[in-house]
Amino acid sequence: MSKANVVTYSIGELAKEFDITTRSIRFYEDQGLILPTRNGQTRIYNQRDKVRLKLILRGKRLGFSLAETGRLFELYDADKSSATQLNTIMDLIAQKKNDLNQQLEDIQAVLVELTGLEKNCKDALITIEKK
Amino acid sequence: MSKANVVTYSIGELAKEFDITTRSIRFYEDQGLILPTRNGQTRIYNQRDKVRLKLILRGKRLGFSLAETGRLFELYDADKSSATQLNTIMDLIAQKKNDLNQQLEDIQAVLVELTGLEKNCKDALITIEKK
DNA sequence: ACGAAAGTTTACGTTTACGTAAACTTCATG
DNA sequence: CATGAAGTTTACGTAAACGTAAACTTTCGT
Repeated sequence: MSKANVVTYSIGELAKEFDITTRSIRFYEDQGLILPTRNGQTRIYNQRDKVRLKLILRGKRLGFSLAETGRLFELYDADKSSATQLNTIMDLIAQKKNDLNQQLEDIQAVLVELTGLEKNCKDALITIEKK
Repeated sequence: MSKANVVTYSIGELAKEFDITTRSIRFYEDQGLILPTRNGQTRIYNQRDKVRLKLILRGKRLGFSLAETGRLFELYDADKSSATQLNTIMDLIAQKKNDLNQQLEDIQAVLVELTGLEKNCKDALITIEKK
């Protein structure tokens, strides 16, 4: 009785929870990012599918394309028995980490600028109100 | 003679420097993000235009749409004489900062995961090589 | 049992951010 | 002065990520 009482979700539940449309969820499946099982026609999502959805949405917030996110999934699922495979994977990871560090810098730069502009506005507001 | 010797660029120069096509640069102008002056037909870009281009590309790396980047430009250029205007701007800035902080978190999370996966691979590689 | 709600497939429409091509004009230069 | 490089406009094409709609089937609450 180890697999008893497995948590599952309907497409509607997930759509509501993540505030996306069912259309999107089916589309992600179409692109091979999620692989729900079926109960007849109806899609059934498990915990893993839900986590993947979460990751997909996080990827989107970071500007990843679905294909990119898919490639990340492949990295996780990849066969870790071949040394050359492992090296390829590690190269890809290093590349991704580079990109992300660049993004970190970019974001921090924009944050600094926005904070500057914010202060700028604050000062202007104070000056106006003094009159 | 204060404006003598102003630095300018041709569309080709900028394209080469930023490694984008001239098509893209013209498109950004079409969307109102850059406003080069003209020498007859020919576009002439100054320092400000170049900075904007840089900002556009940074925005793209962050997943900003051109429209979004355009709105940020407007914030910078906006009239800072009206108090209500200033408050509106500051709200927008606060919103953007929120988004960016969310992105920061997202990136850091992914970086942590990738680093974990990386270690994972490293270990697997060592295990393989031991044999 | 039956109507509303939720799910399914199929397919065409839409937006964003350019690519690509055609058909000129302008300018430097061998 | 012709020719090739760089620039210009206009316009149609394209990929990604869904939206929207039609036309059905399945499921659930009363």
